[in-house]
Amino acid sequence: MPRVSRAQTELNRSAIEEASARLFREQGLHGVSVEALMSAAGLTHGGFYGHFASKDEVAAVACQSAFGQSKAVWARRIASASSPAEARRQIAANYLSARHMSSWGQACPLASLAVDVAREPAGKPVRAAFLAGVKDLVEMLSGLCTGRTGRTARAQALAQLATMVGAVVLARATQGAPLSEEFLESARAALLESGGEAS
Amino acid sequence: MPRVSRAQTELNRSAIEEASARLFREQGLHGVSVEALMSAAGLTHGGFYGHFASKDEVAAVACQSAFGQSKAVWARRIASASSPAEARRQIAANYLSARHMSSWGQACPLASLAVDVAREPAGKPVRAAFLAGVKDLVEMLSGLCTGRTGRTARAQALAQLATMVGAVVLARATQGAPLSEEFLESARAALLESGGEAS
DNA sequence: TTGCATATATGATGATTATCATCTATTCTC
DNA sequence: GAGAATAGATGATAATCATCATATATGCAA
Repeated sequence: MPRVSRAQTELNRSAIEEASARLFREQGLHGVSVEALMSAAGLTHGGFYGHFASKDEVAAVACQSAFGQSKAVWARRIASASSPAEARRQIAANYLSARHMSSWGQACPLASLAVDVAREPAGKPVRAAFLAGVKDLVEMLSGLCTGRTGRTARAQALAQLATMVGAVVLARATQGAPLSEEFLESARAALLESGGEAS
Repeated sequence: MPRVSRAQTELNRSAIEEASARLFREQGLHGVSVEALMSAAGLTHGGFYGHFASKDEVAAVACQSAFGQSKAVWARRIASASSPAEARRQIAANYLSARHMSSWGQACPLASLAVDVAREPAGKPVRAAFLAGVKDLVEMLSGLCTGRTGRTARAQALAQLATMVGAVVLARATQGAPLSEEFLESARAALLESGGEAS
């Protein structure tokens, strides 16, 4: 079987990257084996180390890739919205939707990976990738905030992000119970109704 | 060595329970081995199955125990506060403190275990334990909320909980960067200043 | 077309894991 | 105090894991 064309090699690497970005979000950084990553990419486990130096490295790449997807989604919403305030509302509404909550593999890495990343020791490459991703999303959201209630736009964005992430995390942990949808609904109420400037 | 007095057996079980409640929060449900639990409790791995039927079962017990600790802390704050609003402020201020954020093992299980629990399949006992714990904390917090901004007290409590959990989770994931403290600070601003009724 | 470089597959390694069986010494019960 | 029940230690099991060494067959350069 082996030796594949240059183009195919590149495709294979992308497939590993995409599978990792999905599986790590779904099952956690320690819930997926190298074997599982490769098999999800349609390959056998041995070739892995031709593409990445370690599991830690692919975790960082996958994290970056996941943030890239989220940033693209946000950018599309911002571009198509009629105003910054409207874009902010649409981002929040989507984030707090049942669909986003239950779609782990494509969802925001903040809600899927933050706790896993937080448990990783300081030097691990995935931490740097995660930090860069958070910063980008914070920047994007800050640009949409007005800071009406006496807070800065950035502080408002950070608090809104916290509310969104917390609501999704709690809704997922209680999925199956009515409480799950209540978390999403209450966060929507806090962020979308009543002016939208709250937290 | 073996055979230990009844009283000591009970102490041993408690020690396993306490070690589990701490270690699962620190390292995640899949980050701790039975061997590690037992050794943290000062025992060897073999005796484990005399106390618990499975690792899943001890996870549920540990979860319950962790929520018990948190409920006790909240109850103490409520009892000593001068008013419900003041109790709510104190709970939020403590939750969003750097100390609580960086103390995994004693901290609120919502911020430590929610994502791990959410990834567990529906039938696992730890999910039921977690759900019961969330409900209790939601009840406690709802009783302190006023629902001023047109929302119900319960909705206000749910949104506040989401903000607190999200802020701690994000602060932990970015620990070491200035952004970490910014998350806590912004959430404090949203929940404590500006009237406190926000989200 | 020839031959080499190399991407992937196969397989091995040693570590770690959850769980269980058995052994033993001591504590309870009578 | 004697015997039985049992808590916990020792050790085994089979599974899973990350990582690496080697084999192989094919793409690519000449």
